[in-house]
Parts: sequence; structure tokens; C-alpha cells
Amino acid sequence: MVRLKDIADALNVSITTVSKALNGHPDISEARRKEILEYAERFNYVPNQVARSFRQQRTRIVGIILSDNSNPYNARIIRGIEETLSSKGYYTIIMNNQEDPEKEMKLVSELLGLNVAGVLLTPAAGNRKSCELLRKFNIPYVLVNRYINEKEDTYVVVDDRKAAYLGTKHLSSFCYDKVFFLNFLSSVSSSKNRLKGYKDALKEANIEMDESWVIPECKNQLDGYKAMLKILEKNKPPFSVLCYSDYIAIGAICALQERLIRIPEDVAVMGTDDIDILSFVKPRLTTVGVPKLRLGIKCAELLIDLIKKKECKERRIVMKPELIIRETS
Amino acid sequence: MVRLKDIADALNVSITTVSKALNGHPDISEARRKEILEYAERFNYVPNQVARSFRQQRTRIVGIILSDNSNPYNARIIRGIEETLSSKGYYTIIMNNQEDPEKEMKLVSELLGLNVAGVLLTPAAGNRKSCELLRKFNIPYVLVNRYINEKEDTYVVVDDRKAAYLGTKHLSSFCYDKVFFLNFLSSVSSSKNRLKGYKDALKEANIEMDESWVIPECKNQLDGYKAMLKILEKNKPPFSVLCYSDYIAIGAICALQERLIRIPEDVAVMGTDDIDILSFVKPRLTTVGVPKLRLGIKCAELLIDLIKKKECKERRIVMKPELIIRETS
DNA sequence: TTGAAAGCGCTAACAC
DNA sequence: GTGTTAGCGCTTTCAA
Repeated sequence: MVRLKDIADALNVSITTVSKALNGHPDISEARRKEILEYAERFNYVPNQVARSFRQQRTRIVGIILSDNSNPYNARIIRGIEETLSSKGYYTIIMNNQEDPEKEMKLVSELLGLNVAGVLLTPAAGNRKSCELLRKFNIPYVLVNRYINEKEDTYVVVDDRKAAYLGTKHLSSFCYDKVFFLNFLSSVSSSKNRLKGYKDALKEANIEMDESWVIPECKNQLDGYKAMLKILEKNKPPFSVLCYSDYIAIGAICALQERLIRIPEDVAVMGTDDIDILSFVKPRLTTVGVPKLRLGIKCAELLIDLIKKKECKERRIVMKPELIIRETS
Repeated sequence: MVRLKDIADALNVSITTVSKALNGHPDISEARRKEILEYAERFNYVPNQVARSFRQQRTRIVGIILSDNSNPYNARIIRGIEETLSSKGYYTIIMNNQEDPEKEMKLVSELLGLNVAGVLLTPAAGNRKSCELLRKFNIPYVLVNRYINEKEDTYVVVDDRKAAYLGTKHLSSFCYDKVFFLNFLSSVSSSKNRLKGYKDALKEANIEMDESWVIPECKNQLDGYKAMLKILEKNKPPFSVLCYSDYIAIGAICALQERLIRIPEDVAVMGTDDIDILSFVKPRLTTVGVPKLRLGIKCAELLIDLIKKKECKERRIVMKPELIIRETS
């Protein structure tokens, strides 16, 4: 690979001059600059980022840690992040923590060793240590989807309270007497806020809620399926069910279909997330839409601000969800 | 951050000794090694990968370029790759080329500048230039999902011929007279091979195929939807339709449902890929399953072999697909 | 406007 | 078994 030295030798100038010309420093004559740029172009000069990073003590790499990149919700956020970062000259390293705090700590350490410019993080359930580590080493970071400390962290999240509020309000507008809620890990801010929104909406609808209506710790289809069976053991339709994610909703729907229970006539079901492919299949799932791509873009933009200026106007961004009524409600 | 020098100073040994102890060189006494390891552990020593990479002229970063990380098929492959690479001490940088050869060339150049250890690449339709660039700079790489040159490239792909063969054979076993094929970009090896498999199966079933049965260049739901409408303009059910992907199949199914055409009684439809969530919704899509996670794992393993030994036993891996019969056929 | 020189943290060849 | 030293490619200060 051609290096600065090669260009310098070929053109009989110093390495310094070549470096300055290539980096747009003002103190190089136009003629020289042109000559150097042309040569570099012709011989496909690509700056050695490792050497540059080493010298400058910072890379243009951003680490992104979340539970699982193959979850369609996460995948979409990553897409937004990657697009934005790459358009600003940053690189995206992905890491899956599988909701494991121990693993997450290791990953953060590794990113530290890589001298990353910044980190985007969905902290594993309740893990505040990784943030502390990042702060200690003064690495800019933005939390994604959840926060640990609402007032102090820097984050981009969904308005979870509102998401669950909208869903619950919609479901409680029918004449069913019960609205169940299949919630996610209870230690996570998004679950807590959605629980709040759920309760707020029920109160507003004058429905007296029973704590048994909330089934926490649902993570995937299977959990949704099992939770639904559990509900059916003790409860007769009609009723309705709000789910923390579309995946959980699909699991719940499977359980209902197995029992030949009609949706939405007997049981109304809603998801959250608006996974794209689900809008094209039956039953067309009623859900709460989240701007996943834009959320990713916002995360990346916020992080870049932080990297560049070490501060920014708005450190806490809350994205608005949107009710999408289809056929399961 | 604590450096080798800090440890060396604190323990009154040389930097070299510390480096050797930490890297497991044999010529360090057990006592010294223990002392150094303990100190490093206690003060959270994390090796500066940038310095190390710079010195060694190679990083532990692998670049992965494909069309779109948020496509569930790709996302799943990425998951397998990330898991494998990280377990072997490598980092995964993702990049989306959006099937754009120009963009892809830029991305490859950037990876070159990053001194990546290797590259995993799904080359944008027909683009052989990026491989040439990688070869020129002697960067190990593995093609994913497609190849440019069947005999010479290093790759991990699906047995596309067989995938389409299995699907077509299944569909042609019904008494419909026509089997349409909604295919992907025709310049891509997987499309070409599937076309072959499709034709082989038809021949075997003694069905005389008409070229108009193949609709190429379908990329997503919308294309599947449009293609299906086009087919319906000129053809009366019953017939059957093989699709290059589950997404395309979902689009086609939407078009059929809009026209109130029964599936599979009037028109049988199959996808390919076996996107997980589709097995839980209606209509439960008949498809050809591909081991996406294992494909990702294989890619990563193959690349690591290449990085380490610059060679390996099997440079061309073909994964077996599997017929999954559900309700749309 | 240009260039010389130092140095980022680490590894490895070599000397002791 | 341990230490000395050179140098990876680049940016940046300072001098010319």
C-alpha cells in the first residue's frame, strides 16, 4: 500500500507537506496541493487509519452493544445507525450482549482497548456498571431504548409510557372487562414506563385493574405463547391483551388460534414495534409503531455531537410512538 | 488508561518483560509472570489494540459488507458471524452496500485503510472489482451467499440449485399445469443456480416450461406483489408460484388475497429462506429452509482459517437447504 | 511555504 | 530469564 513516504519521495517533497496537503491545511501552495492530490488519487492512496488513530489517540470507530442484532427491531435501529455513522466517516462495530451484564462488561472493556470514539449501548437488564466504566474512561456514549437514570443519562428512547397508554386506551375502549399486559423484563426502564402507561390508561377508563393481569418477563414468542395459556387457564374470553412486542403478540396469538378462540371477537391482541413483515400477513396485527430507523439515526447523530463537541443541546431524546390499528383489535 | 510502561515502572521491570508475560511467552519466570498478571488484573490493564495493530501491521477487525443488515435473512447470518468472530477474539465492522457496486468499492477501500484482518462480502450484483481489490492487497476474504467465479472464489453459499429444485419438485407434484418463478437479480449466482434447479425439476416432471413463467429482478414484497398481479392478468388459476425469498412470497400472497384467490387450492405459493416469524402467522408459508446461523458461523470459521494459515482444507462450502411444507402449498 | 524531528504503545530481534 | 532498542505511518510542533 502506498504511504505518505512513497508520495513524498516520488514528488521530492517532505512527508509533512504531503500530509498537510492531503488534510487540507491552509499553508500549502495551490500548485503543490494539486500535484500531491493528483498523485495520491492516481496511485489510490488510502490513509492508514490505524497509524492515524494511533497518533491521534482516537479512532473513528463506534461500538454498538445490544442484546441481539438479528432481532428485527434491533436490526432496523442498527441500519439507521450504520447509515448515519458511515455518512460522517465513522465505522460501526457490532456486539451482542445477550442481556448478560457480565458479557457486557467484557465487551465494553474490549471497546475501550480499541480506543473507540464512542459507544451506543442498550444496557443489559439493570446493568449500570458498563456506563460507569465508560464514564470513567471518558468515552462518549448514548443509551439506546432504555436508560438507567432518567435525569442524568444521555439516551434516545421511545416514549414508552405513551406507547402502552395508547395501546391500552385503544383496547379498553371495547366492552371487554379485562386488559392483560404481557410485559418485558421488569428491571428495564422501558418495561417500567409501559407499565405506568398501561395503568394510567386503565385508570382513565375507570377499569379497576388486578395485579394478576400483568405477566412480566416475557421475552419472545414462546413466552407470549405460555403466558397466554396461563391466562386462558383462569379467564374466560372476552378480554384483551397488550403485548410488549410484536413477537410476544404473535406467540399469544398462536395460543389463541390453537384453542380456536376468535381474534378479535373473543380476544383482542396488540403488539408493539410494528415489525414490517407482519403488516402483510394474517392476522394483520394491531400494534404501536415505533420509528426504528429514525431512532437509530438520532442515536448516531447524538453520539457524533458528543464526540465532536463533548456536549450537545439535547441529551435526552424521546421518540413518539403511533397507534396502528389493524385486524387483531 | 494503564499502559505496559506503567506496569513496568511499578514493578521495576522492563516493558518487554511485561509484554512477554502478558502474551504468554515462555521465557519468563513463573514468579515474575504471576506478579505481572496480578498487577495487570488489579489495575484493569487493557491492551491498546490500536498500538498493537499498528505495530503488527494487522488488526483483529473483520469487515462484513452486504446489502442491508436489517433484512432478517442477513441479520441472522450476521448473528452467526458475530458470535463466531467474537469468540475467537475478532471484531465485526458492518457495512451496507445497498447492492451498489460503486458504494461497495468505496467500502472495500475503507476497510483496506483500516488494515482489517479479513473481509466477508456479499458482492453487489455482478461486481467482481471489489474482490480484485482485496486480492491485490492480499486481504483474506470469503464471499457470502454468492460467488463470482464458482471454481476459483472462496465462499459459503446455499445449494441454490437444490433449493429451487426441491421447491419446484414439490410444487409440480400437484396437478396444476404451470409453475411460475419469481426470481431475484439475474446477474447474481444464486439466481442463476436457482433458475437451473427450477428448470431441472420441471424437466424431470415432464412439464414443458414457458420462458414467460420466470419473472426476474424481484427484490422485495412490492416486487412480488406486482409480479403476481402481472401473472394474474394473463393466467387463470390453478397454478403455483415459487419465490426467491419469503418476502417476495408474502408480496405475492397479498396480491392473491386481494383478489380473493384461495391459497393453496387455486394458487400454491412457496418462499425460500424460512424467516422465523413467518412460521407463526397465517398463511403459514411453505418454504425452503436455509441454515442462516450456521452459514454465518461457517463463513467466519473459514475466514479465520484463511487469516491464520493463509489456506484451508475446504474453500468452497455449500449449505444444504431443506423443504418445509406448511399451508400455502 | 516547507521540512526536520519527536513520539503515540506496542512487539520482536537481538544482546547480555 | 531479562533488558535494550528499533520502528510500524502518521500528525504536529517548531524552526528555517
